[in-house]
Formats: sequence, C-alpha cells, structure tokens
Amino acid sequence: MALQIYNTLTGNKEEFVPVEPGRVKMYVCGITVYDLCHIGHARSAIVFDVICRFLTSLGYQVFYVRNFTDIDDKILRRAAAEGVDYRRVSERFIRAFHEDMQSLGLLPPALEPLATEHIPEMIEIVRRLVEKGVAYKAGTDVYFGVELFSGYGKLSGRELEDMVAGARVEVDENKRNPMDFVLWKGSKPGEPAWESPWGPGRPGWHIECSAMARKYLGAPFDIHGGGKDLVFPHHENEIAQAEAAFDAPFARYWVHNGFVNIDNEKMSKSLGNFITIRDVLDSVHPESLRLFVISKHYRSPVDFSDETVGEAERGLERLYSTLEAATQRSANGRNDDYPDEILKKQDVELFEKLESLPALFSEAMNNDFNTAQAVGYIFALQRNLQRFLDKFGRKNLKGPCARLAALSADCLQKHCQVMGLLMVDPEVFFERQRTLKLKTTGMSEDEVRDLIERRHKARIEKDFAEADRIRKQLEEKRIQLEDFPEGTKWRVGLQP
RNA sequence: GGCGGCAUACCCAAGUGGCAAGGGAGCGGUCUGCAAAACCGUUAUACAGCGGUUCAAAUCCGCUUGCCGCCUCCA
Repeated sequence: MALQIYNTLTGNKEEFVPVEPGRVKMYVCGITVYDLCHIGHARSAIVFDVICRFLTSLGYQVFYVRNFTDIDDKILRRAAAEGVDYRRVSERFIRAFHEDMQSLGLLPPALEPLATEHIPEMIEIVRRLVEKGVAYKAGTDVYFGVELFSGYGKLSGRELEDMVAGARVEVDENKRNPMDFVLWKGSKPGEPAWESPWGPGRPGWHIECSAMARKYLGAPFDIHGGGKDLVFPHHENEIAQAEAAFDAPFARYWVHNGFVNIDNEKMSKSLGNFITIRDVLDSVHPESLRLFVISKHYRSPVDFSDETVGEAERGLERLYSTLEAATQRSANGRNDDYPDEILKKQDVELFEKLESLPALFSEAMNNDFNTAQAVGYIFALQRNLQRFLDKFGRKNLKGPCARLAALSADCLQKHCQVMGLLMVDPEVFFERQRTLKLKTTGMSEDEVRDLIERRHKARIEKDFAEADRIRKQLEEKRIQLEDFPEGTKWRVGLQP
C-alpha cells in the first residue's frame, strides 16, 4: 500500500504524491522564541521527526524547513520586562530550543530560517496583496481583507459569517471586517522597525511562514505541518496570503498533530499548566519520552503524567534489554549464513515474526503514520525474540540459532530506528538510565557500589540475613538488585 | 452560538464490515539461597447508551449521554 496521509485541507486520508518524484519538501511551523519549550512542542517536534525519518526510509530525499518567529509582541513584551534588546531574548530562546531539540535526539532540519532575515520577502508579498486590492492600509497598519479572498476558511472548514457570529473577535476600528488580520504593523516609538512602502513597521504574525516557505520550497510544496492549534488562524491566514499574492496553490498536504494534555486539559502557556522539555528530560530518557509520544496516533490528544511516561519507559527498557541480550549472546555465529528453512526450524514463530515485520511495519506507517500500531508489531517481535533467548537459559547461542537471534535483533533495531528509538548502544542506555534515576533517590553511585560489595561478601559467607538486609535497604531507595553469574547489576525503579 | 474530535479491559492504546494488536499493572506458576528481570498461563461473549442498514458492525447511518478542542496568543 502506498503512503496515505490525512490532509486537514480535505478532511480525508489521501495517497501521498510528491510534487517532484523522489523528493519531499516539508515546512513545519517552529516556535515563537519568547520562552522555554514545553512538552507540547516536544510532541510536535517528535512527530515530524518520525515523519521525516520514515519518508527518508522510503527513499525520499526530504528537504525539511522549520522556522523561528523571532519578532512578535510577546518577544517585545519580554524584552521590555527584562529591559533588554528583543534580539537578546530571541537569541537566548533559540539557543535553548536547539539544546532541547538536541537532547530529544531530533534530526536537525535542513534549514531553520529566521523571520527577521526575510523582511524584504514579506514586504514583497504585502506589496502584491495591496496592489491586487486584497489588502488595505488603515492607519499605520496594513490588513488582509478576508472577504476578498474566496478561499478563506477552506483549511479550518468554517464560514466567515459563523466566525464573526462567534463574537470573540477583538474590536478594532481599523478593520473593515473583524476577521481581517494584520500583515504589516506600523511601529510605535521605541519598537524595532523596518522600512517599508507603508512606513516603518514590522511584519504581522502569519506572513513570515508564507514568505519563507515559498522562498525555500517553491509553490506548491508537499507537506506543511504544525500543531492542531495552528490550523486557525495561523495556517488559514498563511494560505490566504500566499495564494492571493501568487495565484498559486500554497501547500498540498496539511498535517497537524494533537495536543498534549495534563489531567485531560490542554497544556498551554496561557493556561500556565505546562511542563518544560528540560524539566522532563532531567529525569526521563529522551527515548522514553519519544516512545510515549509515538505509542499514540499523532492526531489524537495524549495525556501526560508520570505514570503514562513511566509505562513507556518500562517498555523501552524491555526493548533495550532484549536487544542487549540478543546481541551479546549471538556474537558467535551472527555472520554465518544459513538457508531460510534451517533458520525457520530453530523457531517457527520467531522466524515468521521476523519475516513479516517489514511489511507490517510499512503498512502501519503508510497508513497515516500509525506509529502506535507499528510499535505493537515491534513488541510482538521483541517478545518472540526474548522467548527464544530464554529457551537457552543463560547460554550463548551458536550456529543457526545465533544467526536467527542476530537477524531478529537487527530487524528490531532497524525498525525502531526509523522512529528514532534504540539509537544508542544498550550499555550506554542503561548507564544513562541509572544516572538519571539515581538523582531521584538521593544516593550516590559509590554508596550503591559499596553496599553491593558488602552484600557480595555476606553472600559468600552465606550470611543471607545480612545480604537480604542490604537488599531491603536499597529497595527502600527504589534501587533493585539483579544477581547474575558474572556479578550484581542494579537499576532504579519508578517513582511511586 | 458556529465548527470539529473523542468514548475499546484496572490503566495506556491499535483496530473504518468477517473470530478484539500491543504496552503497563494485577494474579498463579517456572527460575532464584531470597529477590529482580525474563518466560509460561491468566485478566473485554465484548468495544458509552438506544435504534437502524447488512448474511455479518467496535467498525456504516440516526438519535441520546459524557468528555475535549478550535472560533483570542498557543505545538
């Protein structure tokens, strides 16, 4: 089955056909840089990261652009509050954003253009709109006349009359229609300003995306993405500006991700119930957060809590644990070659899961990026692989068994990596996991090691009462010991 | 007031006409000095309620109830 994408513009899943064969041009609305990012931003970034990785895995060359809106009222307000130039604010949060995205393990876009570096392009669009009579100057501002663009409302699926009837529109005497929106804002004294045919000012909110998307991706380009809340007015207005200015379709597939909720309520800066990315990553591995996000379909809302993220974390540990065991124990013979019939004989069910995963995975992902279903198939392979390993106790595998386990582990990892999971060596993962979790227990690694050593001595002396006392002492700090022939490992359990 | 979405086991969650994926948690067992992890078994005659279409519906249609989002800055 070919890739189907749900298109907000039509309200249907549609077969994806790129404008240019073999290439995908994708524009995702980035952030307005006036504060730290929260996990809603993380979800959006992860969703489009997975889309980008999957498209790449299909063989497309993906040209991914994600902008920064670095001039806006909120930035100016914050700069004023701090008594600094607005650029100090935007630069600081761009840096923070990059740190967050890197922590999340996201592929960097090909381009990250800044609004303030594209003022001439924006002025050009406004100029065209004014020339065509679709925009008008009122006072020191220039507005887009929504009634003058026949397609207005096609993305969000609403009629102008209905929106006006909603009555929650700001009163502005300059506007001819209450739904008209500003393209160019005359600057007030002390505000940053650029010269324009309408006097000194700065661009309105939506225009930068129309300008930058067109400049770097042409028209129409393939995928335009962002959070659901951008459908209206941001994306609706982008379409209106771009299509009215150039008389050409703007973007083909509009992809919008659902929100992150806290206690079943939308998380947002305005509600003040938001959790920043760095707060979460302080105690949660980025891949745990990623698995949490992709365990649900991207268009549905998702409820964030320590519990739901904890579940994802347990699942991820399982994946890594199986990967580690399979890799280590199949080292002898992983490169030997055997005919399929021989491999199949070692474990029919595992062999069949291994054989079928690629097709099932593609089918799920081709169906509007159904990562939740894809994850389900991956766990099915994981379970069969772990079961197969367990059949041999703790022994290393040899011959066709080793080969089958190695192929399964590779398959597992390969498909996970399309979604940005299992990106590091299991040992590195577990080490990081311990460090992250240990912080929440108030114990140091040396203390833990010391106690383990003392317990080890007690066990040699068959002083099991003392050994169990130490185990219990550690368990009270949520540190769980696991005895292996080669030594004792430990892990930190979830917070209650 | 307008527009849209959602309702699947204890929790999370996939499933758009043909025997209800997957994860977490629980319970019983195997393993273990004791554990943990892992594995095995087990947990929805049933998909908010009612009615309809169909040989066949969680899936399509209608109504009802409940929750959420957008219409204002927001990923």
